Amino acid sequence: MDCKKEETLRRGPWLEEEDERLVKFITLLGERRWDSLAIVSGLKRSGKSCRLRWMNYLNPSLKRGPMSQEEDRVIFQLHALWGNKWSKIARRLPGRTDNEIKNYWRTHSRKKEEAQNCDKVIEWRGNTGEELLHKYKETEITRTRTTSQEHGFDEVVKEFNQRSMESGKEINGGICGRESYGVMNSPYENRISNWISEISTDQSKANLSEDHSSSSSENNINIGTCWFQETRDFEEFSCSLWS
DNA sequence: AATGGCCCCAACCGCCGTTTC
DNA sequence: AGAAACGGCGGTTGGGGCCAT
Repeated sequence: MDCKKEETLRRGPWLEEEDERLVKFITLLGERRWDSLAIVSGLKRSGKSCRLRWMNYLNPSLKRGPMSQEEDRVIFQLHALWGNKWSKIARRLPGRTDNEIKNYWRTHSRKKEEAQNCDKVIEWRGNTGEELLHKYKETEITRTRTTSQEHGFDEVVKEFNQRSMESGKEINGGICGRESYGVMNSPYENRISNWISEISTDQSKANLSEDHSSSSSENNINIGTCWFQETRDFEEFSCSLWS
């Protein structure tokens, strides 16, 4: 049974049409009950996969483009504070996902580590064994102090917000507009954005034309008709899902 | 132009806590 | 109360793209 189900599930990179379909159904049904949403949408993907695709890529509130210096600093400081708590760190960086931060940290920590090691080699060259041991201990003590005590989270946030204010970036209620970072949208992102706005417009039209005496027939909803033809009693089905 | 190595990141996996029935 | 479903999280992997040779 499960094997048969798994056989039919698609894996690997998402196609543009899959993205489009997913965005449409999330706009209609909301970000919940991912397994059901995956079935209703007709996507041959697991609910988990749908959720991940939305959370890490399609969600319009996501920021694109390279990490800013402020973000970089916050990531490293919070990581020193909390360790690999990527989702926790991500909550402090609006528009960034845990996956993105995790990948970023992995890449850049290696580079920073290498750079630091290089510095140490240069600095320690010419010392005796005793001196090296002493220096190492000193370094470790300083590192522990600066990361865990002096850079508590409140300080980090305060500094981050202050710098953001200075640079004219608005961080209000945890949402930063991508335009505030001067990041241009890719054509694909624009398309996703267009899908969402198209659906929203269509949905409000549909709501207006809908008879409130619950005689809502399929014809009253003219959203993405090509998809609904596949699940003819979609509305009834979706209502039963969320009720 | 071909190729090998490296980097980056999207996607998957497995585990675990929470919610629902 | 307990089983099943769901959702979240951190770790890992695979493939595409870039660059040096």
